[in-house]
Amino acid sequence: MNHEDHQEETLHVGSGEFRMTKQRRVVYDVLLDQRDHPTAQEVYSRAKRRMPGISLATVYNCLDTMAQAGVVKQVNVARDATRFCPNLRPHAHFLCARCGEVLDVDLKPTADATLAWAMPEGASVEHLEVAMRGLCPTCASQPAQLV
Amino acid sequence: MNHEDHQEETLHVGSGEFRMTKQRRVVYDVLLDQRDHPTAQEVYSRAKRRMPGISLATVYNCLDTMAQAGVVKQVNVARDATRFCPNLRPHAHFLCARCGEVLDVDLKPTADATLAWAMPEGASVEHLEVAMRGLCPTCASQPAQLV
DNA sequence: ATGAGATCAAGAATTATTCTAAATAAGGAA
DNA sequence: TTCCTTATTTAGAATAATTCTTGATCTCAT
Ligand SMILES: [Mn+2]
Ligand SMILES: [Mn+2]
Ligand SMILES: [Zn+2]
Ligand SMILES: [Zn+2]
Repeated sequence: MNHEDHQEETLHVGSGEFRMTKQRRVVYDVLLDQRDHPTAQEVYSRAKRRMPGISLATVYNCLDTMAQAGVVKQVNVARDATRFCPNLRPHAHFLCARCGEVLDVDLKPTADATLAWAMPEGASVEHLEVAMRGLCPTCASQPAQLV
Repeated sequence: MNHEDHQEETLHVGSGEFRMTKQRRVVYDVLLDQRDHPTAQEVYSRAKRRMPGISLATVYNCLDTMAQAGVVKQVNVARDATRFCPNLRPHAHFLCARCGEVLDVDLKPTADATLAWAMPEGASVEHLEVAMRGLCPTCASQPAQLV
């Protein structure tokens, strides 16, 4: 008794498959628990609280593995460091110029995001990434910049 | 006679203004002459052919100045180096996964690119950047990967 | 011509990310 | 179990894009 359970589940998700190791579990939970689109560095900070020995390289590896497998999404907003997101619905990202928050913006139920664009005839779109910048509802309702 | 004309025009465009110096002229012409969304490094290579003494730092400075002034646009596609584009119309960018070409995709005349998205109530969008990945018309019509 | 401020140039510094190589852990077969 | 093969983790070096620093040079208006 008291033998540790070293059984790891193998997940088959999206395109790839991967083993859900302890480190990957921690990294994934970090993303699930606070959905604010952290960078790899930020994920590393949070992961260390749960697993002090985890390394930054491993965090990068885990994020990359899960991105490959389609379990998390990489989010590129402007030139900043890549952010990560466990929201698998088709969605865009909104960066608030004032408070820095990154919000998910869902695709409307029946909408087609490419419809507004004059796609070249014969092109096939595999992937679409939309980044918006502006003022989030909270900041937009604020009086003015007191700074 | 034979006195060089050192008069520089001051351009007022978009948000800012700036002097059109020799270096900035060269950098801008590079963008106008080949509209393939080159990176800063690529702009530097091309600029050196016209002005051998120009420095990479200056190319970065020029691109930044003109981007600030709104004369050129910075284009972020995936994690690659920033690309630059003198097309001021509202447009998206399409990266061909096969040949690497970056194409402009115009916004349809009356279309609103945010329409497909369920924007949070009260948010104001100042800026929107759309990056698409897929196969360009040429590559899409190709038989199959012979590699 | 002169002085203030803008611009340029060279190289150092920064930062995110990837790579390398060695140690460790996991899963399967015997 | 024990042994073997392979996947994963780790620390640190390497890379690459970009920014910063500093001094030289240029421009424009006196
Ligand atoms: Mn998201
Ligand atoms: Mn363009
Ligand atoms: Zn905000
Ligand atoms: Zn192509």
